[in-house]
Formats: sequence, structure tokens, C-alpha cells
Amino acid sequence: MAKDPMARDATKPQSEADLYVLEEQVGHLLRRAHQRHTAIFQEKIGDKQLTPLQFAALIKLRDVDEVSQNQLGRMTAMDAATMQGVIHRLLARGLIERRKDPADRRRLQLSLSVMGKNLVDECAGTGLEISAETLAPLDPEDRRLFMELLSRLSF
Amino acid sequence: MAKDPMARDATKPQSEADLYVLEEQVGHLLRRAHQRHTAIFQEKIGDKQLTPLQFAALIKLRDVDEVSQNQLGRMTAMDAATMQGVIHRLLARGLIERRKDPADRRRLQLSLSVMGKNLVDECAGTGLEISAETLAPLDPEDRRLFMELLSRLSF
DNA sequence: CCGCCATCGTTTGTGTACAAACAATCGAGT
DNA sequence: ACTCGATTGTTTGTACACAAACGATGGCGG
Repeated sequence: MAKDPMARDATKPQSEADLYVLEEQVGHLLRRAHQRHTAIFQEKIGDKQLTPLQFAALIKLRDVDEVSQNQLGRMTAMDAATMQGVIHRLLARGLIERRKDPADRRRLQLSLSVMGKNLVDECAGTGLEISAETLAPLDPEDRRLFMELLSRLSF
Repeated sequence: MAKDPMARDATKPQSEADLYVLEEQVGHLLRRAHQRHTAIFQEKIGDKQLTPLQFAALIKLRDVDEVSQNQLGRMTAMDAATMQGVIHRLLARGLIERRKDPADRRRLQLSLSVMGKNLVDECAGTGLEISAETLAPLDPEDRRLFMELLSRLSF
């Protein structure tokens, strides 16, 4: 049905356009791998409300104890607008606390609540399992290698 | 500031919770790599309106010529609800056409318009450049290897 | 001291992503 | 012929993702 009936099936493709195969593009594969990971996350994480980004924010807050919204956003690779939603949902569930920084009146300092701390302690182990299952199709040596290469594409 | 001041800095971590480092988790790296890819896409694609998913849909439509929405969704890894939005935006721009399938009255058959065909031909080359730039941090041998491993995590 | 610029948080608008429920239609099996 | 289950497209609701614009504050150089 192509304009030139010979084009699509020719041994030599007529133009570079025919070389673009969706399934062979990094972007498409990255998207699908990410989809698969979030599916695994949703399935295995105990807390049904908890999303990957919310969990990332909680983990980072555990590590650093106290930061502003924008700082936390940079640490977890979320922009300020996305942060807004994540923060509000975590606040609504009482997993984090927010208070004004007396030293800089623009800032809102974030920290884990006791409930938040407990949730992180409960879920961190599961988090490791989720990562393991995501990498399960690869044997141990390939997992290490894949993580190495993926890191270089993530800056 | 942890409950036990010795805990975080101890040579042996007290619990598996401390082993969860965000930057070392596949999910986080996949998300960041995907973010980086879409940034490259937006920067290099000529058509500012065109998104990665819309482009994927157009490419697949070029390959198969005519399919229903759900079929196209499966080919491009989008669920029916997501498809809805993508289809409507492409229809609004006149890049695709939609008509009822007389053989199955549930179905809406999709196909590229002339404008859509032209756009695909123009952009396919750029698409390859985008994929190349996404993989640019790796040397050619590692690129091949990475794609191999990534494919196995994408099903 | 003061203007300028960067940063902080916020809102709006567009575009994925998916669960869940829905009516219409098809198809297979009885 | 008829029921039942699966499939098709649709809507609603929630949650990322980011651009763009905004007011408020802070810091710095002149």
C-alpha cells in the first residue's frame, strides 16, 4: 500500500526512514523497562498508596534528615512542580512534616515524621527486592554490567 | 540525628534499611535515563508539538498501514486510556485518519494521512539521531551490549 | 544603600500512565 | 438461537513530568 510497491520490501531500503524500527530504539525500550519496573513496584510494595516517587522522597529524607523542597527535588530528580504534588500527598498522609526556615523565609524545611520513619524502615527491604526482581532476567554478572552502563546514561 | 547516634555511621549497617541507596536502584536510574532521553527528543525533534509517544504511534502506523486503536496501543505499549489522548491529538493535527470498520462495528481503524506520512518521512532520520545521542556516553561496543541487556528488561 | 539577579515555592496548562467501571459488540459453545 | 465471556472504545480519577509564568525573598556588586 506504500506509494511505491517495491519500497518496503526491497532488499535495500529506499530511505533512512525505513531504518527506524520502534522496537530497536533506546527511548522505547527505556520507557517499557520503566513501565515494567513500576508494575513490579506496585505489586510488591506493601503500602498500596505509596508510589515510586513518594518512596524515593522518603528515602532521601531519611538520608539527609532535613532539606527544602527544591533541594529534595534535585536529590530525587523531580522538578519543583512535580515536587508540589508529591509533598502534598505525603503531608496529607502525615508521613512528612514541613516548617518554615527562620534563617531563610523563602524555604520550607521538610523532615520525616515518626510514621514516615517507620514506613521507610518497613519498606526499605522490600525496595531492595523490587530492584532485584526488576533485574531478575539478567544473570548476576550482567546485572552489574547493566547498572554500570545505565548509570552513564542517567546523569 | 538518628534514634541511635551510632547507627548511620557504623561500619556495619544496623539493618537492611540502610542498604537502600536511591542512586543505586534500577528504577531510579531507569527513570532518570528516560527523562534524559525525552529531553534529547524534545530538543532535537523538529516539530515542537510532537512527543515521543505520538511519534511512536505514527511510526507504527507507517509500518502496519491500518489497525484499530487497541491494536496500535499494544504495538506501542500504551493502554487504551492513554491511547485516547494520543489519538485525539494526532487527529486534531490531521496527522492520522479514523474510520469505522464495516466488518466489526466496535472497531475504529486508524491510518496515516498524507500529512502524517510526510512528517514520518521527515522525522525518521532525526529519530535515529536522537537514539544515537541518547547512547552517546557509551562507546559502540557498550551500546550494543546495553541494548541487548535493556531488551531483556523490557518485555 | 540599592538595583539586579538568583533562588524559593506556587499555579496553570499540556501530556503521559494506569486502574476501574461502562455500553456496545463480537464469538464461541451449547 | 442464546447465553456468556471476551474485546472495543470511552470516561473518570489519581499520579507523574515539565514548561512557563508569578510573587516573595535573599545575596551580591556597585
